[in-house]
Amino acid sequence: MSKPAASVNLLDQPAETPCCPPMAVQRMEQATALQLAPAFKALGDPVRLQLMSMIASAPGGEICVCDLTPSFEVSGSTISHHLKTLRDAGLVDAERRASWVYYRARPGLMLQLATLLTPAADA
Amino acid sequence: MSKPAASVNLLDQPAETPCCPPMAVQRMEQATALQLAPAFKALGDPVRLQLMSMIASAPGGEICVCDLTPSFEVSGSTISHHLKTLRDAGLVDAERRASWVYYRARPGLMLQLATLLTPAADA
DNA sequence: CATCGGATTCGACGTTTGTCGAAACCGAGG
DNA sequence: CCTCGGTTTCGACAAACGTCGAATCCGATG
Repeated sequence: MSKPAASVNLLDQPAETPCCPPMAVQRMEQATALQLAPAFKALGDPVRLQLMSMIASAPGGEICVCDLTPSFEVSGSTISHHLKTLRDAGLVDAERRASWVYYRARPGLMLQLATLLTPAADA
Repeated sequence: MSKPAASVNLLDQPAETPCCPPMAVQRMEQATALQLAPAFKALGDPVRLQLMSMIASAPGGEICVCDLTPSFEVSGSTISHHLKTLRDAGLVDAERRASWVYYRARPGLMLQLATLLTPAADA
C-alpha cells in the first residue's frame, strides 16, 4: 500500500480524455492543482523544456540519451537527473535497449496541460 | 539600456499569434526555452496554479485579492508573493482601484504555452 | 570472465524557493 | 491629520533544487 491508487488517476488517462476543462472556463479544484503542478514544475527549467521538446519532436517518437546529452553544456549526470524529473512527472517514458536508453513523450499528460491552458473558447 | 528589447518579444504578442509551433512538431530553440521556462515554473506550484485558475475563470475577467486570499490556508503575504511571481512571469496583470487590487489573466502567454504543449496534429 | 562505454545513482555544494510575522505602504473615512 | 483595512515588502529560515565529479550499474564484446 505504498502507492495509493488515487494518486495516478489523472496521469493514466488514454490521452484523448482530458480530465478538466480549461482553467479559464472553470476554477480548478485543489486536488487537480496538487496533481498537475509537478508537471508544470518539471517544464519550468530551460534544460528540461528543451529536453522535452527534443523528445516530443523526435522522428519515430523516441530518442536516445546519447543523442540528447551532446546538445547541452551541462554534464551527463545532470541530464540524467533532469530526465528522471521528467519521468517522475509523468511526461516521458524510458526504455532500455542494449546499451542505450530511449525516451519518448507521454502525450496524454501534455494534452491535459494544453487543455488546461487553452483560453475560453467563447465565440 | 537596462532592458534589452529582445527579452520581451515572446511575451508581448497580440495573443492570436503564437510564436512557436507545438514542441512535438519542431524542436525548440534554446532562446525560446529560456524565455518560456519561467512561465511554466510559475505554474509549478499548487497554490499558484489554483490562483491562476481563479483569476482566469473570474467572472468579468478580474478578481480582487481579497477574494483570493480566503480560499487558501497560507498567509496573506504568501499569497501576495505568489501573485508577484505570476506577475513577473507575465501571466497576470494587476490594477489598484481604491483600497483593492484586481488581477486579470494575460491570455497571450497562456496561449503560447498551450500551443507549445499541443500534440502534433498529424492525421 | 574481464573490460569497455553508456546511463544512472550517490554525496556534496551553493542557490533558489515557499513560508511566516513584522513592518511599511496606500487609499478611504472619520 | 490620524486611524483603519487591504496589500505589498522586508528579513529570516528550513526545505528543495541544479549542478558537479565519483562511484555504481548494466549490456555488449573481446
